[in-house]
Amino acid sequence: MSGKVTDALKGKVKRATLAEVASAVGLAKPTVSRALNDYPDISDETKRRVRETAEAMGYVASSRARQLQKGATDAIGLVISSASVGLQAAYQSEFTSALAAALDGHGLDLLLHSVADPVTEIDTYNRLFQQGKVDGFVLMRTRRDDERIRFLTERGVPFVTQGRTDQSAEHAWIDIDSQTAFSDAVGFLAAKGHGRIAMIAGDETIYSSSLRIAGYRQGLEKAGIAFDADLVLPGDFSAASGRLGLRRLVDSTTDVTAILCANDATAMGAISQAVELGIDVPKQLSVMGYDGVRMAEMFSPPLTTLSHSAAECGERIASMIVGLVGGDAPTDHQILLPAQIIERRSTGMAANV
Amino acid sequence: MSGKVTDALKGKVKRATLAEVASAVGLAKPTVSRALNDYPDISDETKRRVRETAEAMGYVASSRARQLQKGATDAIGLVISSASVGLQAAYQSEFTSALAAALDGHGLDLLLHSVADPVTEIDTYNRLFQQGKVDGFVLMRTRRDDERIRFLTERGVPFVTQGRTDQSAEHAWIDIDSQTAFSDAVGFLAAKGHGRIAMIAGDETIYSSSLRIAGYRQGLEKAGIAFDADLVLPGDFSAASGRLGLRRLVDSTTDVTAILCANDATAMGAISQAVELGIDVPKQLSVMGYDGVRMAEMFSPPLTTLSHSAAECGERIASMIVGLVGGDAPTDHQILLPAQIIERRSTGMAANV
DNA sequence: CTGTTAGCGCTTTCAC
DNA sequence: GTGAAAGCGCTAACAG
Repeated sequence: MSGKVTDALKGKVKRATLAEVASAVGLAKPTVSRALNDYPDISDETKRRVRETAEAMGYVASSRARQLQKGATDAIGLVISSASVGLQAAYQSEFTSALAAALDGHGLDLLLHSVADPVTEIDTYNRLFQQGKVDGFVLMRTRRDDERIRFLTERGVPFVTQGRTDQSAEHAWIDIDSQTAFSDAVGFLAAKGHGRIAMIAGDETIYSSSLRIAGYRQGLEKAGIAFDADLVLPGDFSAASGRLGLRRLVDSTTDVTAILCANDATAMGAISQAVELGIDVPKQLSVMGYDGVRMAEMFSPPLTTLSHSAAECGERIASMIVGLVGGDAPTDHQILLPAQIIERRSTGMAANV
Repeated sequence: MSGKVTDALKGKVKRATLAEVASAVGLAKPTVSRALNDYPDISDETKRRVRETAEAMGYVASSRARQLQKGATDAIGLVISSASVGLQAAYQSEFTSALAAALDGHGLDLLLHSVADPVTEIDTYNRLFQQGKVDGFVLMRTRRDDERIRFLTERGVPFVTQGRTDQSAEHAWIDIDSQTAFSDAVGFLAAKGHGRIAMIAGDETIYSSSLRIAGYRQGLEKAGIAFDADLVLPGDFSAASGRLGLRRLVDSTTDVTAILCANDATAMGAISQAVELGIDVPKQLSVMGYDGVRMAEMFSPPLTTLSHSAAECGERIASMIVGLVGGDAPTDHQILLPAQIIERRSTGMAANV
């Protein structure tokens, strides 16, 4: 366990400190500090000299010390639930990368935490913030009535949610207009002659799931198709739930010709199950997803989906959180982004039943 | 942009400090500190009292201050290249989550950084460490001759790589024995009567890609099958490269009946392309992947693959990095883990050609 | 323009 | 067992 310690490695690497640079240039610490931070009240000549020696000494300011002094961390926390890994993994991973990149652009770090037990989740948020490890949070997978939001709001902790909640009026959020998207999707399918359109829903506890269903109903209404509760199957954003949903649909001998899925993973699951049962997609059955993950394009058949940009979402969130940490009112940061239909080959004209 | 500032929110949340707790209990700061950290030289009675009031006051030690004092951050950095997002996204995301969870178990945070331009990559590692934001790193996707490794080693920065390199002898690493795995895979396919087995390789710059090819060759030799360079197609771990590879194979009218892919994404791409070309998998063509990503199970047909556990890998890395930061010699931490064949339905007996 | 003095919140000496 | 003093490396506030 302990191992022989190579002396060269054990000793922490010697990092130059402000004081050392200061004495090297023959100036006082604060002067050097201000020169390095480009304060206007330092002569250009001094700045140049200071920068040169600092550079030469390989000096990099300790963010630990700076943080302590400034009271900020320049890090944002993202807490993911390890329970959800692999389910909506594709989207989550695209989003996380985009977010990390975007935050980086604003000089912020992303602190990633994984929590196994949902019960300790709030605790994690609390600890992370109290310890001063992060200046704020980004929340994913918001629930209709989300405890985390109440908790953070009460304490005045800056945060942005990706997804609305019942308390949306009072916090900063960004969301995709999935309701409109699903309504449009139904219209899109109806225009292809589909009259019996099923939906495999997402995890009930996530608010967005209900919005997607609402959009589905709205789309049916617009298209003049009667809503049939039997055509809405439960799901949880996983591919497995897509497979299961499809089987149920087949078993129940409904004359469904198209299925709208809560996300791409579910759609891929549904398609793979359909194919295994000898159902041709899209000839006999059209399937549509949501999210527009990269993988969807490579699926067979390539998935028709409602796409929105994880990159843009990350970018926006980064700006929002910067604003919030800077003191903006949460209500100044609420954005609804559209999704757009990407037609590929998992959907087609309705088969004549 | 600026927004009206709600006063209640602008002011940073008041956090209790050590000094406050101390004066509340009527003891000195150091005493309270030691009590909270369970030092043996503090009376149980005092500890109890201190803990009670600290709890009551909602006191949580500022890790910023503690870090400054102790010289450590308790955070590990993971730098991902935004260029690779979506390619090997599935595995990367599973691994990242697993790592975050495992580090958490050791009281470490994961600092995720995304770098767009590979040129600035080294710079990012340097800055992160110099600034004192992380105590060490985990590196993914190691290259045969990896500049990052030379850089970090020279400076004595603790790090663990996921994957070997040419310099493996001198650094801490964990890796999957992909060579043996691919050799086994060839044996597995040969046993099913396949005599013409192709391979769609991974990104050449990644060391592991060459090991996978070496395993493939080794397997052929064991099975008594002649190696044919035309059957090794270039790829880059993406589904797209799987599609492309398959098309090339079909065009070149080789009589291939089985394809081994560098990873699951490539395999899924190859299968989807095959299906589109009217090739039945597995009846006419067997396809096998590597990694054992969750999604593979839900694919159609479910993917036969070489599986290894991202969770175990994360867990091991976490222990390793803890050891390294504690002063262990890097060479004490080198682990090779096996992969195992998971037979599903993308492979079958060779068709009679 | 630059230097001096303080202090962020904690932990580690070292006395008592 | 507990307290007093010092300092981690930086920046803000005030002098000069």
